[in-house]
Amino acid sequence: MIRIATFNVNSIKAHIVNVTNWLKAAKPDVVLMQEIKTTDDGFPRLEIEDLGYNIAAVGQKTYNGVAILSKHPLTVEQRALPGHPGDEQARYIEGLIEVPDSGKGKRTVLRVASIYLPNGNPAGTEKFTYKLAWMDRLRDHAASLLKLEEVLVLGGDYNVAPADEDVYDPEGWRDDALCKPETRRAFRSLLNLGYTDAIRALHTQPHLYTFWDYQAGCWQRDEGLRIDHLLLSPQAADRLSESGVDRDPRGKDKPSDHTPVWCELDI
DNA sequence: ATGGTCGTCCCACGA
Repeated sequence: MIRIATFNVNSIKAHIVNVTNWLKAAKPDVVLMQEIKTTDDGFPRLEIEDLGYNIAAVGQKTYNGVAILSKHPLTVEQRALPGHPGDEQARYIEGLIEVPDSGKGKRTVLRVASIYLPNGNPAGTEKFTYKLAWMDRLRDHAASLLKLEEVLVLGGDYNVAPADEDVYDPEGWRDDALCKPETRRAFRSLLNLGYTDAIRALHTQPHLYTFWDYQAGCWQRDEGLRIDHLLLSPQAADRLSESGVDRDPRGKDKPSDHTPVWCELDI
């Protein structure tokens, strides 16, 4: 069994204590991290390596930045989403992980990507155009990855609330870039390639939020959105045993505004 | 309540 989590940490430097406390409690084998908001020189590498993780990161000063943590050997396959040379925004990293089989010493290869999809607000500006173009590129790349027929997890902050049941106030958020029909259609077309949403595969209840704005007591009132997702290839979905949203980190002191989503695969 | 909160970095901007 291998446990994989995605977590938008909203600055790894500002929230390192919260993150390491969560790593110690949840013990994920693989973490797909977003919004590290630093380059390599500022990344608190030792604190995380001390907990037994290998680290691969694509950083950026002030904004964005993604990373993969893995307790098993990790090699980097992509440091950017293909299709836009010269794009400076650090929003994609993809790696291969060698997972030792619980049985006869056989090894399974797991491919993962950490995705920080553009927010896109305000809708109707070049920011929204960039978001939709980025989603087009992601779909193209996700389609080509499926041909490899690997155990594959595309996890991250998608900045997409797939349906009204994923939003505390669907009417109020209707025109937001996270909820616009074009955004939801692009997300569905990604799923329709053959990916499985690890939460929705096992849970039917609405309001499984992963993000709560810092403002206006949103956390206390459970006014959130489900925008962090783990998308599984068929080979990964066949191995899915459990999934969930870990609300604990969001309730601690100095939290990120997101909380981790996790799944377990029988490998 | 012509705002409410964060992180980054020093001035607003992004979320």
